[in-house]
Amino acid sequence: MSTAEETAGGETSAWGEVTPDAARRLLIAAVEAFAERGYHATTTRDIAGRAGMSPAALYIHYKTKEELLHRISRIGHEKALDILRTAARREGTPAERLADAVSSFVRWHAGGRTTARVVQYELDSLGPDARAEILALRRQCDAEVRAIIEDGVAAGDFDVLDVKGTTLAVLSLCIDVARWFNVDGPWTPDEVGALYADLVLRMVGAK
Amino acid sequence: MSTAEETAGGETSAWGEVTPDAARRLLIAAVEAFAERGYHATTTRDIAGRAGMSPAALYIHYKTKEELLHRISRIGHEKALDILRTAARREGTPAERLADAVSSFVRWHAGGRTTARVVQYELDSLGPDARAEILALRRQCDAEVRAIIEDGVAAGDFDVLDVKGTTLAVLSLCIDVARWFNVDGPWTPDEVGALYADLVLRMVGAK
DNA sequence: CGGCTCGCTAAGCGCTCGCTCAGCATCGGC
DNA sequence: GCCGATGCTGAGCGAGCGCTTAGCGAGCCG
Repeated sequence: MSTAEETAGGETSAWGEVTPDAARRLLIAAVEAFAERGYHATTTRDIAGRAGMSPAALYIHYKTKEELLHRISRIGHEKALDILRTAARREGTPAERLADAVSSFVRWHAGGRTTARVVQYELDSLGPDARAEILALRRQCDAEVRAIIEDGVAAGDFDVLDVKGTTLAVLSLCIDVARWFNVDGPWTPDEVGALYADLVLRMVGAK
Repeated sequence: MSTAEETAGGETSAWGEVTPDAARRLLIAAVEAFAERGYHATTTRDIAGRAGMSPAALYIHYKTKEELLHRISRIGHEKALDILRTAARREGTPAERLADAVSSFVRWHAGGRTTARVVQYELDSLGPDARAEILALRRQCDAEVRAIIEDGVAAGDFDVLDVKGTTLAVLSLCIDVARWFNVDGPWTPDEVGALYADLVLRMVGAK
């Protein structure tokens, strides 16, 4: 748990579904290592060492190093999709729902930067089958955001030239937070979330 | 040259400063390989093979594999800085200069996606000294964009809540193009450049 | 034409990688 | 109190890594 604090920010519970305990410790260690050095630069000895185990212990819970990345990526994308879906389907005007989606999505990328980095930037390290599965989740994320923007356009609340392109730009803006956000920097995740919600409302021409 | 077309898009000449010819071929091969598989997943045998040489030939022109990445990163960042500086210092209103900066910066990231990917996403694979040198170039890129936005605010043309944060978001939006842009996708680099210039003018509340 | 330089190759060194396997400690069921 | 299942370790395998070195052939200079 103590090693998980840095990693998961306020979202340690996100890994609660991973059992048994040793498998969860290995997974959290892998998230930290992948985020710090990248998937290919991380060794199985490093992961096992961070989890306080011998290198061989990893292979009791996971078939390969890639399976670890796959599990991390799927759980992370499901969490991201859940965040967007919750915001998209709540009550409120399209502008309120879009602002909610962006600010909570950004808070997740900033606060859980370690996890988000792995989830968003190590996709190409997966094999073809696993990558295809994850890409399907990404398309669902895209669909949720696009639905809000389309609602806003249909209601006359938004003024958008290219719905598809704008949707992509909004998601792109949020995702890139995981690349540059620094815990020791001048902003809290909440502040970045609020700033970005304002910027996105401007991008869609919210009235 | 034929191998360079895919890589550099319309910017093959960007590597013209690298001599002799064998060193340039190795560097272009490295850009392609790093962009496809990432720095750590690329082997020196792969780079040499793409350049039509034996693995040992690499070490006649470069001391280490990391020196290749360092050279690629420095040349790429200098080119990116040049693009932003040219747009920032031309004649015109702040809105015109910002639109020019964003559209040309985005065109570079989309058209030269292979190069841009390496330049923007493999920074952490450099050692501390090389990374520090590159980060200095990045801060200069940031300063150029911020100067345009500050000009617009001072002139009363822009309406911005947080200049520093908005500058970061604008650059972040442009840089992330290198991650998602697909040459076979629905947009040309010019189209993305135009769309993004419009979105950024909305973000700064251009009148 | 002989000899030197320069760009390159074939071979391989030392190392670390992902992963395996035989064996040991622990513990619940009977 | 014994027994098999479970979770883990220590040792190490084969492969592939970054990089080195000895030597070879082409080209220029005298």
